[in-house]
Amino acid sequence: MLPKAYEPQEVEKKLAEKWQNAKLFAAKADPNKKPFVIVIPPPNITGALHMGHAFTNTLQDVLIRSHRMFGEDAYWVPGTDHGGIATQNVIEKKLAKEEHKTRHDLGREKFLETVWEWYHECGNAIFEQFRKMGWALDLSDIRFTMDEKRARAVFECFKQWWEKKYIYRGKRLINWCVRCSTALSDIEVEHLPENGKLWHLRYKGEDGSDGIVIATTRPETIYADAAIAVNPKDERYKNMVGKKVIIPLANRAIPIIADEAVELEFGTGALKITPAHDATDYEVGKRHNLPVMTVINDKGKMINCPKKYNGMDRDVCRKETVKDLDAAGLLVKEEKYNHAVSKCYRCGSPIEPFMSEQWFVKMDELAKPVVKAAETEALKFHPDSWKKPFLNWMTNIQDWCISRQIWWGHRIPVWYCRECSKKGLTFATDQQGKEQLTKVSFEDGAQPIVSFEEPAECPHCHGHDLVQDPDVLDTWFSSALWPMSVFGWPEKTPEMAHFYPTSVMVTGYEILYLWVARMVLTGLDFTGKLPFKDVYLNGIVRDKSGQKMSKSKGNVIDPLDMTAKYGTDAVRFSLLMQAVPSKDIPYSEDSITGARNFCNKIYNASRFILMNMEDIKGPLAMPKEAKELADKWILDRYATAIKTAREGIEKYNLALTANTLYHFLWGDFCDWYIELAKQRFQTEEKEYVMALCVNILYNTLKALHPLIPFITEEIAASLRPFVNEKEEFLLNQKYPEFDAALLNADALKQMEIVQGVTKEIRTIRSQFNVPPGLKIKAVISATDEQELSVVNAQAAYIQLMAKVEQLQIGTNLAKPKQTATATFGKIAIYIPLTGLIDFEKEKKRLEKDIAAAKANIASRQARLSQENFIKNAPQAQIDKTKAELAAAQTLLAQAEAALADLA
RNA sequence: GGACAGUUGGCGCAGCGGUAGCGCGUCCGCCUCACACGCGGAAGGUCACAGGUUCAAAUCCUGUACUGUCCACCA
Repeated sequence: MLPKAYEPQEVEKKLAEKWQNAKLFAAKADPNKKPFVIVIPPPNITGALHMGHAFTNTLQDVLIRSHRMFGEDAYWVPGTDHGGIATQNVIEKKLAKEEHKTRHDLGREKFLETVWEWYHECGNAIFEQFRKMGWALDLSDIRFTMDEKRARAVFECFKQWWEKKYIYRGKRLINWCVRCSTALSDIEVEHLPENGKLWHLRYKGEDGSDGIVIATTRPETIYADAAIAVNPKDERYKNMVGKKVIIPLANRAIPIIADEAVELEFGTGALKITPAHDATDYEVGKRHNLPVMTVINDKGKMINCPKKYNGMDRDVCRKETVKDLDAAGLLVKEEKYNHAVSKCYRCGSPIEPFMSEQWFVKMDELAKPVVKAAETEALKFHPDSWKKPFLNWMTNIQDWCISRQIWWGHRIPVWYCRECSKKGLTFATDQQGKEQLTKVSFEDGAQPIVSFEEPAECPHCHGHDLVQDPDVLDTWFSSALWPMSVFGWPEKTPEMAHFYPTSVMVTGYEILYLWVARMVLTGLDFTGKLPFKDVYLNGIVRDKSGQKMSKSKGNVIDPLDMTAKYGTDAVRFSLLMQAVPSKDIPYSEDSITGARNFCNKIYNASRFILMNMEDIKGPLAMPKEAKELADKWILDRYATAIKTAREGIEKYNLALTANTLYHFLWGDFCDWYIELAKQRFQTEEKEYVMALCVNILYNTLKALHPLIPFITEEIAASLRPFVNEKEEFLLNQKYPEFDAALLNADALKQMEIVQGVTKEIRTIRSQFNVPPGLKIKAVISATDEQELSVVNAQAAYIQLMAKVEQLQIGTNLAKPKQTATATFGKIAIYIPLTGLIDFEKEKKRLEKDIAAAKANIASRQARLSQENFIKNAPQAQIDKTKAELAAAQTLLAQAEAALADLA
């Protein structure tokens, strides 16, 4: 005998291995089939996968498995991302913790070796998780954004964009992360609210006057001030424009200028202009030809400022400056100020606007076709509410800073001749005593040679002393090429020809600009084709109270813990039940129990059917005919469920698919059909009923397989002999087709009556505490001919489901004494319960019925008496309202009679 | 400052023109020979607020409030 409860662990382990060994998920590239392709958003190799990965990948897995079962050439391309800064940070932390070393202690080469070792370790852990989750990824064919083929793609893109002059070198104010010691692109900066302070500082006049008071959040940058700006319309300062004031503590004179960028209302209306350390100020400075002075270096230390502060940390200097200003009587006011501060998206430390020469990609030309694709909806978002923000971002796009001053990543494929570029190259000796190129300046004469490998010689002087640019590319540069590079682009591979463009991109909305936008851009630029036509944006998995999960908050749920405890299918299904496009999902361990219970329900229903198959030989085909009401009804419900399940998949509404199948299997199939079928197991109809049961169950398992692959595969294996299926894996079988011929509105209506009457009787049983084992009598009096005939014909169902021993059915039957009364439609139900009835309770019940009926009658009558309703509403609506009125009137009459009888 | 989304029973959500559904929780009764990870039943909602369109509005429109997200150079 099988155990009572489903135990997923063994089953999942076995099947996960079996699927991989059978190469079930490998690329087929079948030219006769329509391809359905998803490239996985490659997880960073920064550690174990979290709930967000579990969610987005499960969605993709469902789509892939479904389309495979729809008969398409479905292929899900697996891979991981080297994750630039994020990964380098992880390794640096690890080094610090385990060996108390920095990356400089190791040197560039040794450090990179360490990261590669980590990649193999961490990568394997990730693939193991892929396998455990049952994701249909071929683990013997993994791509990595830093492997040889992907590196070729990166180079090709760089070269082409260089030749088209999209890639250029420029000196400008960029976002600098002091902690990660690298430049960042604009979208890698987060603007987070912070409880800061606003300091009002006095700049005395050069002529000894009181001068002007400015407001700033960054007093440590006063040493780099180039001017004070006021709005030209500002009457307060009109006559001060052109005069000079003295920077406090620095004792340097700067002019007061007028510029539109200054807000009249903010602070004092006077703004200090610090071109080197603020983006707005930089623009103002350019307009007024102001000098650019840098007082904070790339390490976040003060430079070029009064001696006292030189070498200080920028935040220490801030405190000291404020203290000294206060002492000098130049600190006018200090107020609390809540504002947004720019932070590094990888480490959270404050971003420093920093003057620096970097590599950029010019975006305006590249963006144009992307905008067009989104506007014409050749590129479609799900949900489409993302179209507008996407277009807004694309049309306001800034040039993309692609160089990073870190070690881990694709090295910029540019070389310099030490002779010809001499003046533009700065070298330093690292801790290993090796000379390293640390800084490249095109302004000072560095001449680039774009090449994948070290060029044999300098094209200018034929010298052989060449060095590579020290920077690496933004990690998103290689990600941007992912939908092409996974298929071997720029090579003209068969995979590229067959699988590109892909079908849908499934990912979180938080990387829509960082990643999705750039994939579309590269795809259109290099292939002229969109890399995918659909973008399905999934939500974020949050904790129970809607907070983002994070280690520091301690509210992280580890998917592997959950799968170990409840089974992978349960975890998957719990996520899918809430999978509405773009919607964040609150998640906790409680979310899983319902899904786990469902899996158990499937298991037990199957176990029950298998038990009853023991004396049946051989396969049973799906019966061609429905014999009785229950059969007609369940086939209708089944057909509808399959139709809706498919629609859910096609419309990316997997919550719809999950919920539909859940309720069909549990609510309809188990609670009603199997319960009704039980009595037929003792008759010669058994084989017929079992044929229906086993085929409906098997097909429902198929429909569920994309969502919960393990349990369905396991049970299907036991059922297979009975449904004459030879194929071993559900994935290779056909998804059930919707069959409109199975629809049966009449059966649906009849069954509704059976269920309604049954429920009324059950309620009475429950309310009067009739013991479950006690069979009762019931009198059913129906006035409507149709209803009467249904009750007459299906009396056996009602007797079975409501546990009624004697059922008396007729028209206008008198209410027996001492009964409980209920009404369904126009059907009166009397349950004689001599000795069991609690009169007070029954009175209350009836009074409640009466009140409800009265309210119903009033509202329907009101509506029917409206001339406009009769005139304008469709006939069906009028008929329906009339029927509802009649039913309510019947209920009222019956309840009132019963109440009178009670007294 | 701009844009978008949400506001439905205790909690989490679905519904998106014909007077409310689901899961969890709560309460009551059941170890009914597949399942107590179960079965049956009950309680619980003026669908944020105010206008409007319509015969009819949770559902469409406008505005308000609150919540959240994204974008944006008010120091």
